[in-house]
Amino acid sequence: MPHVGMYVCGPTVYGDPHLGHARPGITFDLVFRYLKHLGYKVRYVRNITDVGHLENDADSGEDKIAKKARLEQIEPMEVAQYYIDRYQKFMDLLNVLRPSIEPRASGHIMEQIDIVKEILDAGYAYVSEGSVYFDVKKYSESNHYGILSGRVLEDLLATTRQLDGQEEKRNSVDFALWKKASPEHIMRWDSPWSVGFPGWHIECTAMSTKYLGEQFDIHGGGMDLLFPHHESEVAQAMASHGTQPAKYWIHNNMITINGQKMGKSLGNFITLEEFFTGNNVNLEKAYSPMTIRFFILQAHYRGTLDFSNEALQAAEKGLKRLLEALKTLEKINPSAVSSVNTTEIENQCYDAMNDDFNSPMVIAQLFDATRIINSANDGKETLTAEDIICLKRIFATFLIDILGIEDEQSGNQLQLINELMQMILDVRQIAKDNKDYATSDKIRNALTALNIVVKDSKDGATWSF
RNA sequence: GGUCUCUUGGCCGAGUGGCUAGGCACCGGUCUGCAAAACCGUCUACUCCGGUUCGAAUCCGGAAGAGACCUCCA
Repeated sequence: MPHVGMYVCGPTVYGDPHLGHARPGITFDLVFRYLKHLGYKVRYVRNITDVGHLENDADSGEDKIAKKARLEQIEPMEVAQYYIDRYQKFMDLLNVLRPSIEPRASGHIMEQIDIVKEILDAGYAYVSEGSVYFDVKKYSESNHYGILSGRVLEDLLATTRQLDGQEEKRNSVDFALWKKASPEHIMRWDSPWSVGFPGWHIECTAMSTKYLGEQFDIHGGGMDLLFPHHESEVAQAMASHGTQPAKYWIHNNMITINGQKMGKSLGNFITLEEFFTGNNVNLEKAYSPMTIRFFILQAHYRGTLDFSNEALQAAEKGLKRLLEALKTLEKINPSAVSSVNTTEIENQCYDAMNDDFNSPMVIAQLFDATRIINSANDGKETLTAEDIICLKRIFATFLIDILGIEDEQSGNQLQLINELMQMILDVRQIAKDNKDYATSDKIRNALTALNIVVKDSKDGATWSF
């Protein structure tokens, strides 16, 4: 069985996961699921950054997690663990499969120090005041720093901002491989150069190399990580072992709100918990995890995706329609002749996935299948037994397995609710039989207030919510 | 300021030279005591100006607008 190694930059665990985190989570879950479906054995590594990110100048280079910890008077690892748990909880709710390995940066300090040593030995880094910096200018003499993001060194040197602490560096573009800890910095480790902490970019080089080797198949992450993070990973890999780290880079685009990137720094993000509870001024209502998942998959991962209540509600209704069709399919009796071409739909689904994981195209095919199913249920199309098997296979494979959609109404409570509802509807039917519409309407209105929809038909009433 | 990207119908969003996705909303129909829901159908767009071509949303040039990165960020 062919193997695939995939490394994706995971979250920095100093805040609650927001909609922005859902996108790479779901995007690379789609890749993971599809590659597995095709028969690849995938080792999917998604790191957790629990050390090393520097704050901006206002925080004097203090580690984000350490800062939060001092404010809250608890251990930094306690903060990290709290947000790791939160992250995993919400990814689970979004039906994002757990990666094969979820390494933490704090657990790989030795590996990071080793790579820094290698880069120093190769002559592409220098020690300054107990910190180690990557020498971008030296590296650029024999390599292209900017190969991934399309940058040119001269431009970078001309445009990089001047920040505090730059005087330790030979050039403003040089980035830290190891940082000496200031006295108040409580996350610290011993190293040959100082008691300190690793730079941001080195953790991914260390952990991807450890678990996937010097070169692996796919490296993923958000588009905002392209520069400088991934560019620097390339440089670190080239400087330490002379190879490009990844054969393919996949970057998911951003989610925007009012046309602007939804992000921590802009303060315009909505957390996943807020989506699920509806507890945010920008939300008209709560949205379920599957609505969020479907909303994200309805756009191609490379494009920006604009958040709005209208778009979320459109996704919610559309998804409901697909799931209803799946139930309708169970009720359809096969015909001798077929009036539709279901294998064509199946082929189109594979074509779409093979064309750079084009999930919106897959979804469009599923809606075509839905129209066929509903028409067949209406007697306007005919399906053979083979057609029905094929349609079931399409939904099971693409909607459930690959897009990772699950029917949220299939909980334990549902059985009880069903029985209660049946009783209520029986009572209402009696009232209707007696032409007591005041009573039947009272029941229906009360249910409507609970967001339960009653559907009257010739064969009696059904309900849904 | 530098580098890059984008601009599709009321909204969201595929599509990269001809065969004019899809969803939501609207509207029409079926169903119904009424209504809602559900289902079916309809609605034919590609920022603007030039150019290439038999033919352009799609390629080339220009303009306008928006965004991303250059600093932590998914």
